[in-house]
Amino acid sequence: MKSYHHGNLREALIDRAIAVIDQDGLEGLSLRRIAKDLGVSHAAPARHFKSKTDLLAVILRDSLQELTETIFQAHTDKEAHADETDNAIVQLNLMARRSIRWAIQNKAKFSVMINPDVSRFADDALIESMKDFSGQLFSMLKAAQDLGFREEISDKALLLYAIGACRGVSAVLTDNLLSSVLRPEDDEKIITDLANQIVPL
Amino acid sequence: MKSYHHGNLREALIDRAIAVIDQDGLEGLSLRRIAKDLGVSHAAPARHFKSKTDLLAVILRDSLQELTETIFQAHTDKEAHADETDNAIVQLNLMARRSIRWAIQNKAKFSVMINPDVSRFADDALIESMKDFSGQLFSMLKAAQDLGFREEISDKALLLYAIGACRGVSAVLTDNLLSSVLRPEDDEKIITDLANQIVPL
DNA sequence: GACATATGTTGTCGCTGTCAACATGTGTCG
DNA sequence: CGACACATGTTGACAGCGACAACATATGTC
Repeated sequence: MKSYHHGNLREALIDRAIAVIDQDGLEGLSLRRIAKDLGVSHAAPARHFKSKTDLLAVILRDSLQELTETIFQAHTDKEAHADETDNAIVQLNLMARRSIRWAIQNKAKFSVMINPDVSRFADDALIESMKDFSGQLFSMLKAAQDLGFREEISDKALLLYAIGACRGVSAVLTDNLLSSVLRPEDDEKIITDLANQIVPL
Repeated sequence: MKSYHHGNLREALIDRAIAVIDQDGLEGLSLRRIAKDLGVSHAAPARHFKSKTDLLAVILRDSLQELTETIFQAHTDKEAHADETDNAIVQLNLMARRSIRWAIQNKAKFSVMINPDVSRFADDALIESMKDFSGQLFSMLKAAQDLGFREEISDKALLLYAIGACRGVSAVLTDNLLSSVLRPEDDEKIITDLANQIVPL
């Protein structure tokens, strides 16, 4: 017999929502559907998310956090094994690769992050998270500029370019319409090529 | 007294849909709402679009067509006034600028174009349009590569980069969350700066 | 003028998000 | 230990939605 309380409904709802989005897109997601999937009543999600928009905002926030950690992960990972003295430009190149790879491997989360209907209702906490992310990247970009990386452009414009280029390239690689026309054969190869265009070594 | 037939309902529905999306986003769009706005019954749109998805697919197709014409417009426009012998690289730079400017000035259409829930159901006609667009851009890119533009990358990867970078940069400039953190002061200035990063002169 | 077709209307269905009212479990303090 | 506050889940209701079927009216063609 099942207990009256689920025990971990909030996390379960988030996980299930991401799974549904992965399979059927944002349009295919409904609170009632994931509630039924988890065996709870249709109004149970309301105890954890005050609206569907709120659930998506939480997923966006979590995803942004996860992406931030992925991009700025410690240099001890395998990819940056060789050289502890990697300069800012090399690090930026690795960051670009990690971000694109993360988007490809987390299509659902990425699609939530870039969906205007989600970010449209961004609350203060979300904006703060975005500021943190931008701030960290900004520091790295300025360090790289000191080493000659894209010196000719203002630092603010460079931040826009870096975020935009990685985001757009990831979007093209995960978009159904575009990839039905331009299907790359080898993901890791194209990730490297594209990252090298964004952050030339 | 109003006539029984609207006379131009199909176009009116498209225009109204774009206006609603501009104001309230894709989430705020419903067939019943725009039908009511236009003073017709809730089922009238079904005579012109077999589903909501179909309406959005039409808007996507129209927008792609409009963007294509905007980007590949005749060289006789003011922007390219000076030099009829502009080479492929200069033309690409202008094209990048036009695409970003178009996205900023047509936020609703752009948001439909990049929405995965719309392109997910792309039909053959749409894929064909995308192939045309990609083909034209591909030719231009190869001509530019012959002149030394980003020679080191494969032409297919370059096409991905070009589309991705312009798309992403435009998305960042039109996204609510991002632009609440990074608000550029002068649109035309930032467009030029970003285009120059994507297609250096 | 008759008839086919295009276009718009009305009614209905199941699904959705949201809310209110209620039920049950959990933890805390006497 | 027991009473009570609170967190969490249920049931029922409502309006809005996309979609479909049946019907009504306008338009064009012979």
